[in-house]
Amino acid sequence: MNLNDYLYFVHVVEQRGFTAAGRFLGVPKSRLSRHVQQLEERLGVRLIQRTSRQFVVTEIGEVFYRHARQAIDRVEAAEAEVKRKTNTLSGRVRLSCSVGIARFALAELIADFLVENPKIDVIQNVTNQTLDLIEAGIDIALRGHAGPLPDSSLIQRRVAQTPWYLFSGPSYLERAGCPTNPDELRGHDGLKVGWKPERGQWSLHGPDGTLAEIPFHPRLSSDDMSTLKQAAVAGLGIVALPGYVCRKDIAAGDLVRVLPEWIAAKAQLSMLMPTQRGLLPAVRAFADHVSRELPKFVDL
Amino acid sequence: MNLNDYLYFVHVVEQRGFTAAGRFLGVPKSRLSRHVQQLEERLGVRLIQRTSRQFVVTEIGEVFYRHARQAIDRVEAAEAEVKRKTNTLSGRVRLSCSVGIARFALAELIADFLVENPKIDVIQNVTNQTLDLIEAGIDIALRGHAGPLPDSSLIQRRVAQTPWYLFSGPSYLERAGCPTNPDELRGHDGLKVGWKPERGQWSLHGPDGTLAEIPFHPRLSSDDMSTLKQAAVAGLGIVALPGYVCRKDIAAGDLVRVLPEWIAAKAQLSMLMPTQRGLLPAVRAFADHVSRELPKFVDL
DNA sequence: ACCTATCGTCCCGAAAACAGAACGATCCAG
DNA sequence: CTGGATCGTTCTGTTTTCGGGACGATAGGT
Repeated sequence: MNLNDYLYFVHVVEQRGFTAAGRFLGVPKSRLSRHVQQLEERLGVRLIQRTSRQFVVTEIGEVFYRHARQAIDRVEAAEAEVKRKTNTLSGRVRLSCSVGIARFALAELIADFLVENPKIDVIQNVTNQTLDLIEAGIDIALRGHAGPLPDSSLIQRRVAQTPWYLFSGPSYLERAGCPTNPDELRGHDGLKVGWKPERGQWSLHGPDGTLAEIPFHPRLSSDDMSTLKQAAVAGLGIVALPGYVCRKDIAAGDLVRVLPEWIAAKAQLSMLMPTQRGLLPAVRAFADHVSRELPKFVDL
Repeated sequence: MNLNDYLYFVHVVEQRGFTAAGRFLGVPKSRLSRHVQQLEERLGVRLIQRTSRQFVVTEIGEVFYRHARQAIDRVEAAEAEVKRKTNTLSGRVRLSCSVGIARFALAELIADFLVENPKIDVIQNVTNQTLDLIEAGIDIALRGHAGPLPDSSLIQRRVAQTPWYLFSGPSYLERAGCPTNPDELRGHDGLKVGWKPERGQWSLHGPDGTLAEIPFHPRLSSDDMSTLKQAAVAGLGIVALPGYVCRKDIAAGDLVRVLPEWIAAKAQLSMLMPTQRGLLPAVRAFADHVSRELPKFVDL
């Protein structure tokens, strides 16, 4: 079954001739002739009674034409629908990210995007687990990570550097003393990211490339950065967190940096997408928006 | 625009995979892969999110699928409609013939055919003019002729020999005398086929191949054989007519043959059809019926 | 009656689509 | 953890389709 026969037949009938249809479609008439011939041969029936000077659609040809025209109508509707959806900046963007990114980096940014693009809706899935983008139908995922990402079949775009720093509430430092070098961190109370029951350790990168590893006792372990931050504000100890998480608290004076010359981790934020080819404009617009705007929100 | 992409895409979606669709359609999966790829490329959008282990139709892919499925439905409806019409002995047969043939050769034959084929309708166009079969949408034309037919683009099938004979009403022969050889025809009153104002002439073929040409004065010229025959029955003269036209009158004794050994013209009846390939079964059935039955009606 | 314009079809070297195997990725069983 | 099974894609030689011109037929103008 060759469906192109339908397209050509319909236009040959409508233009009342092979030459006219060829001009209309921009294809050589020999192609039209061949396709109509093999359509007739396959159906075993004459659809157009034609000589070089006559052109009459047979009775059964008329019947077939009406069906074929409807089929072509549907095809054209399908094309138009896709074109409409891909040309206009509208549709849904499905987004996945962690709790911390959602709360401290993305929230305002998403609001801006929605204002700028009134016809685009955003569906956000917030989870700290890494999930299968394709299976879950996710258009864009934002993930923080220290090393390189393993996932190979996805498009990766690095969005921003998100270094981790040591933070503490002012009250804690007043009580326990403010360290001025890594060694003085020993014995301090710590708050640890991650729920696994392992001992804590700070790996600090110094200004001149030195690395200092300081073990600490975790008073609180949680994979919710917000909870850890709140504990730090309450003066319960020292915590290593991405800078952007604590930006507002630093500005408000609720937190202060401990050992400001030292970096607790060199991490980054990456954007993951299933494919880059055939990406809907809405998704592309959101990705561009994130790439452009997000770095502004992750500086301390 | 390649419509085959639609067919393949629809089945890939419905079978949830290229391999399954390939099995279903009986085509190699490489073909399906290529077609879906170029469909996506042409539309500029990803329709199926797929890896070797995953198969998820995108949102826009779903939309496109619904349209595409409807298009394929129409195509399948068109195929089924044609198949139904070509497999069953039904439909319309458009027939063209002369007045004489309609009245003296076909009438009974058409009735038989309609009884035998209850689902076939016959549309008869009776005219003594030769018309354009294709332009008029005629399926079958029956024409009497003496020489070869000129029309080249039509299928010709010789159906029967229809020799012309000389006839006269018994009353005329009693009054004017019955000729026993062509020479004795001279001076007899004649009735002439054709309305052109030309002098009449009988061209008689003898039993041993001799040819005798006898001029006559046409008391009546008409292109309606029925009128001429009636005039002959009324004893107005001698007329040359196809044998089948006078069959019943001979049997009834209303006419008698003049010079029974001599033939007034060697004519034949031919069937003309626009094409033989892609002929509807109904038309083919009628053609066969005519070929089989008509010779029985043209013998004297 | 001839000439020209135009029609659909046919022909043939060029180009595209094809089939089938190989491939890399992935999942599952043991 | 490993070997086999299965998925979609890619590669390569072969088959099919294509494009443009030639061709025969025909209608209308001259």
